[in-house]
Amino acid sequence: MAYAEVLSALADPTRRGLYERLARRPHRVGELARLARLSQPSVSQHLRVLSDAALVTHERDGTRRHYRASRAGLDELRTYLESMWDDVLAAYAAGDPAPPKKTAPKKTQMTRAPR
Amino acid sequence: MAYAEVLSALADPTRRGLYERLARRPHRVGELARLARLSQPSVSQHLRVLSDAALVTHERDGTRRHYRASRAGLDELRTYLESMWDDVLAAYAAGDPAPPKKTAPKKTQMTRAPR
DNA sequence: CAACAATATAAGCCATGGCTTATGCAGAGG
DNA sequence: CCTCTGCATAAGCCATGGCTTATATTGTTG
Repeated sequence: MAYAEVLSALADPTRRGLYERLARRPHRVGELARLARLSQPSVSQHLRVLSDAALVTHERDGTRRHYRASRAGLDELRTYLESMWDDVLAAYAAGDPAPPKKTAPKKTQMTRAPR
Repeated sequence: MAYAEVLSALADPTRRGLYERLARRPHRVGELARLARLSQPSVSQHLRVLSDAALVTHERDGTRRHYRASRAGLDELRTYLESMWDDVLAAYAAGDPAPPKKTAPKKTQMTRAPR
C-alpha cells in the first residue's frame, strides 16, 4: 500500500513544489531551501517524507547531499490509478443506465418518469 | 491545476475508501455511512470534497442521491503524473551519472530564514 | 584537534481539516 | 397540511502536520 504514502506526500503544495524541482534536476538541500524560501530544517523534513514515499533518492557528496527524483514512487501511484480506472470503467459497463433501487419494494410501485 | 484537489482528496484514507467503494458501484449516502461506519454528515462532507475534485458525480432520485465514481478526476491526476514522469526521465538522461560539483570557491554564505 | 559547513533531528507553536452532534430543507405520502 | 425520510450545512472539538528556532551529527580542512 505504498501508494498511500505517495498520495499524502504529493498532496502538500510545498512538498510537491520541491518534488517538481527535483524532477527537473538534482539539488542540494540548501539550494532547495533558498529557492523555495523555506528554512533548511523544513526542507529536510519534506525530503524525508518524499524519501519514505520513494519519490526521491539522494547521494552523499562530502557533507552535502544531492537529492533527485525517483521513478519508483510515481510508478506505485500510477499502478493504483490504473486499477481505479479499471474499476470505474467496469462499474459503468455493469450498471450504466441508472442505479437500481435496492430498497425492498413496498407494494405496487408506480414507475414514473423522474423530473 | 485541478490535480492538486485530486491529490489532497485521495490522500485521506477514509475518503479514499469511500471513493474505492464508488469505483466498484454506485451507492447512496446512507449506504456509505453504514458501510464505512461513519456518521452521515461526515460522508456528505467527504463526498463534497470528492465532487469538487471531479472524482464523483451524483444523480437525484427522489430524496435520495446516488453517487458514482467519475473518470474526470483520475484523468487529471494521470496527466500530471505523466508530465512528472517525463521530467524525471529527461533529468536522468541529462545528468545521470553523478551530480557535478558546482560549488565554486566562495566566502559569503548566509543561512537565514525569512520571516 | 579545532573550527567550520551542510544537513538531520528535537521541541514547540499554530492552522488545517476530519469527526461529531444539532439543525435546515426538499421530496414523498398519508 | 403534516410528518417522515434522506441528505446537506452549521458549529465546535481535537488530532495531525507543517513551520520555526535550537541543537546534535557528520564530514572537511587547516
